[in-house]
Amino acid sequence: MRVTPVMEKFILHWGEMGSRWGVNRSVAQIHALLYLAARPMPAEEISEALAVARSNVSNSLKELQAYRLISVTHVKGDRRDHFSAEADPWEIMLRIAEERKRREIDPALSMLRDCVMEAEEAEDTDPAVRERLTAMLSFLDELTGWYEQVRRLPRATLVAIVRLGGKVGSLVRR
Amino acid sequence: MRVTPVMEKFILHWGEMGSRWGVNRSVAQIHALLYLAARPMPAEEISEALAVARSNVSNSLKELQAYRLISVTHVKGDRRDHFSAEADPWEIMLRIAEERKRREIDPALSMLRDCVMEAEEAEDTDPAVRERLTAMLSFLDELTGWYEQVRRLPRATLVAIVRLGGKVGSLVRR
DNA sequence: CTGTTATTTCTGTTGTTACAGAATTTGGAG
DNA sequence: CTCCAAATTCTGTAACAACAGAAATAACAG
Repeated sequence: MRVTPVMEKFILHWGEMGSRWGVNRSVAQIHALLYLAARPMPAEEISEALAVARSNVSNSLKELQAYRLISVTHVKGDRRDHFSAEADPWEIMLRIAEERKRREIDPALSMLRDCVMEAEEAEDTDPAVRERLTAMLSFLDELTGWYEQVRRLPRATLVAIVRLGGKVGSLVRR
Repeated sequence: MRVTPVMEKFILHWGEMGSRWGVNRSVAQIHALLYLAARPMPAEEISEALAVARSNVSNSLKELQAYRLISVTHVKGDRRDHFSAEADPWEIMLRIAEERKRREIDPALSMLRDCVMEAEEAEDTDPAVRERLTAMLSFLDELTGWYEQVRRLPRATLVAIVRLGGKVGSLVRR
């Protein structure tokens, strides 16, 4: 796969973004490459295209599979695994959201529940502390509840909502 | 400020979360402390409470101010700056979103626009590449457009929408 | 079973970022 | 202007994560 200057620009920036969002650079770069390539690529080829170690590619591919952003395919008469990326940006976003929720929001919620409980038990707890812990818990609870429902809506509905923009406001107010 | 075990638990976890989201640990910890404390604290006291270097606190406070998550107040007869955190979780989330959009999404959008332009000019560009770049650009464009409108809705409307959950789907379909 | 190629795991190195402590600057009081 | 406390900036260090390359394992053909 020949990496053209435009592709390189996109791949490098995507990698940069990744590291600002807590995903490591190689993972994000490989994702970008596969997204653009739009055809299954074997690990070796990815390694060459981006000039990163083969082992690094292997680990990164595993991470991308954990996010369900890429899938493995096979080519007849070729023993190698070929990897291709999810093409739909909506799907990409939702899958990332799903995995991050699982890894970060869920643990945060359970931590908050613990904190609120412990704060109620410990009588010397400052009421302000208790109140703020509870406020944060309710907020996150509410938000994840919303997310759980919205993510299941059909794609077309999701698109329609986004297209509506701020006008949902007036709809809701009725 | 006495940091009780519950507070410590919250602060440490918040710091941990921060680092997974591309915010450094001290910044997130200080934010957590100020959020819980619910009263203005001078930098020195923060430094003691969390056992981090005074200089570190200074830098972190600046970062938190950039996010507009904390504000400076003054106490009569006290030269020191006192810092207090935004209390409303909604506001906290929106301000973080705002700043991250500015720092990361906006540059990504402008990069994508460049890429799409360049891809159109360069005739040897693979059509698949061109198509995927465009798809990603449209998606992000649409999403930020939606965000720009939604963030301006009155808080009550926002809360109402979240409470509705998946039911917005049926509203929209009409 | 054996040899070959693909893939993963392991290990040491490198590079980056967070951070403490020192040095400097700011700013207000007297 | 001088002094002193507060705040910031600077600099070297330490901790950590990313990564390359080597070693090991797995998958398969013949």
